[in-house]
Amino acid sequence: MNVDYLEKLNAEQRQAVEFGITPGQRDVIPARPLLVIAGAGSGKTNTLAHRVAHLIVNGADPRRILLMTFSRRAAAEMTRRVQRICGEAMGANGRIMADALSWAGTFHGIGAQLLRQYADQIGLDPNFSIHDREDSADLMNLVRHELGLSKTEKRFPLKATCLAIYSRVVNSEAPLDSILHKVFPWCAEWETQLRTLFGTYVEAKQAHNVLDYDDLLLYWAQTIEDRMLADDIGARFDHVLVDEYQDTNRLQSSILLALKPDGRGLTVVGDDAQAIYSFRAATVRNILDFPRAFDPPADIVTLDRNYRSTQPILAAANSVIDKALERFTKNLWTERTSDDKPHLVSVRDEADQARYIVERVLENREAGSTLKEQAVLFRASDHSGPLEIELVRRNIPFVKFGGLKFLDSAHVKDMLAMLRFVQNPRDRVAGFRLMQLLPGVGPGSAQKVLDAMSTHADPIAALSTLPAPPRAGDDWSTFVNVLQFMAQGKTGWPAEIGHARSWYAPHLERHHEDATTRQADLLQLEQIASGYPSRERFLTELTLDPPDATSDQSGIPLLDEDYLILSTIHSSKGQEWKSVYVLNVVDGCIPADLATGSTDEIEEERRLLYVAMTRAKDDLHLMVPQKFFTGGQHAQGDRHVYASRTRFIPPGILPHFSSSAWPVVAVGPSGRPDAKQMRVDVAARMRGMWK
DNA sequence: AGCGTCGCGTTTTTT
DNA sequence: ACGCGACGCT
Repeated sequence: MNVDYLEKLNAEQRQAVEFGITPGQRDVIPARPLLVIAGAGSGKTNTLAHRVAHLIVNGADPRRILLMTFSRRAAAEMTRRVQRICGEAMGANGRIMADALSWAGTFHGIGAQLLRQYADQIGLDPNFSIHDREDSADLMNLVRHELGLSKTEKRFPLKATCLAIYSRVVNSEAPLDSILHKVFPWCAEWETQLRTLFGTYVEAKQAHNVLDYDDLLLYWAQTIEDRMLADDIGARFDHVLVDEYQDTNRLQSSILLALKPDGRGLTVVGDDAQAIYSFRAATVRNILDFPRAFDPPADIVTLDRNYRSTQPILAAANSVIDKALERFTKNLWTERTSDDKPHLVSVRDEADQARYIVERVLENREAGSTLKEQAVLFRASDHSGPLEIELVRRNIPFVKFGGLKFLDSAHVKDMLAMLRFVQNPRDRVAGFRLMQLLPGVGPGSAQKVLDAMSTHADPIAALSTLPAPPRAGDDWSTFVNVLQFMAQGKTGWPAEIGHARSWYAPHLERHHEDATTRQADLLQLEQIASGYPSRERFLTELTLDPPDATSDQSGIPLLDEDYLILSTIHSSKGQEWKSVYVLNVVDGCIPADLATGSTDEIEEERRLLYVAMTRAKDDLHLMVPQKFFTGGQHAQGDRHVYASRTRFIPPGILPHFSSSAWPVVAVGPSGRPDAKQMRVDVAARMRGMWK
């Protein structure tokens, strides 16, 4: 056995990797739980991957290891590394062992997998479909209408808000009224109606045989409240490891503790300074209270040596997080010296901000670093608008993470609804959406058909015997034929998508001006689909792991292409780049205007800035535009605010930054500013004359 | 019942 | 810019 891989770790990492594992003793389950506090860039992923590999090398059965991460991407990365390490240590055998690491994924993904297996035992139809947020909101809306809540005197909360409240209650395991008062005070007056709405929503989901994201956790949690099932599921896994524990919520920690009540074989990893998901009901209490949830309490290993950033970048990041009101992790340190402090760049407006970044990016590329080694981070996905324009103009390819997704576009959702409806004809949201694509079919007749269908054991077969909507004409029988053809599975997967697409084509033409570009998206979807073994797998995996990037070209660019990364700070978690630019480091943006209600919210915004700063390896630029458009809402009329540097960088910590203004005003021979540099927005002034 | 048009209001971040 | 509901016409 070759355990050289341990030599590359530092003392603390090694302690975390070897905890509870005695060399020479095969397949031992560590008796005590372990908490690893791992600061940004401290080799957290690597350490966790090594621990998993070390378990396998020491005889643990990989099929009995449960590894839960924050995203599917993180799970894939972790699995890849475990395979590499096992391969090094055990040769081909190691790779085979690591391949058997089948329980690696997100809480939601693992939940879905388990629920399909245990469906029969908990009275669930294993063919259930999973609704993404949009679908869930649509169902919420349907119920909202049914209950007459759409025509109240004063406006009732919108579907998305209703769903957000519901989700928050479920995930935080808190009562509705306290969530309303703390998080959604402007909806508090609707408590009674909301309670009714949520009750009906739950009944609807069950009648339609669908689960939403929250249900994947909730059903799992409920399942293991049964002692027998809990023991059964718990006994499947000898080792349970959880990454990014600071961003889990109450419901997730309940699941974890029910799974391993005594903490045997349990490892969690996280960093309270990087908790940024409280809007999803994540609570930093999970990580803080973890040690004392067990008797004797869990051991703690702290990783505070940073291998990512230069010392000046860390010093600046530490100075930002030092001002946090409450904090448990120590400051990070590094041996990577540099004379280059992070840049705090003051620019006139967002257009200049974009120009500055493009110039630096191109400069870096000239100097030999690729576009992929550079990233632009921002608070909200629409903040990158002006930059995207500049990038397209200068012909710089980019890929954007976060924000609007491929799957959110109407035509893609239509196609998916078709597949979903065939898979699960009780999925009313899918059916409702589909039928209304046909001319002459609106909400009324769609409802009627769906009602009639729901009384039949085989709803799709029954369609040909049911009365057609009065004004649908031939389109109706075509629709029914395609549905039945697909449901009988004669064409098989993935060929059936072709059928669905040719059925859909004329409707696409009718509904959208830009049908040609949308057709291209559908071909892309077909491409993606052909990579999955079955319709069911395709639908499940796509909802649980939507392609999270969009680019200026349609579709995701080829892997060998070079492109700049644009990402929300949230989506940048766990990643690193050589150069990082952070947009709009101004009050009103970080912290966001909407997030300054409570100190907790403000503290989270501070951590958000900290996360953004600690993504950078060599080179960090924080952009401070003087004028910042409060875009989106009041897009027409150029309403803007005169912004000031974020409150998280008060004067006291300015020495950690190198401050500058851009563009540098060139001084002509007369000693007066060069006229060319005096850019006056004449157009804005002319418009201003009439305001 | 379906569908087009008008006017109003809009709490980021995501599995 | 968009989603949503109201309203009025076919």
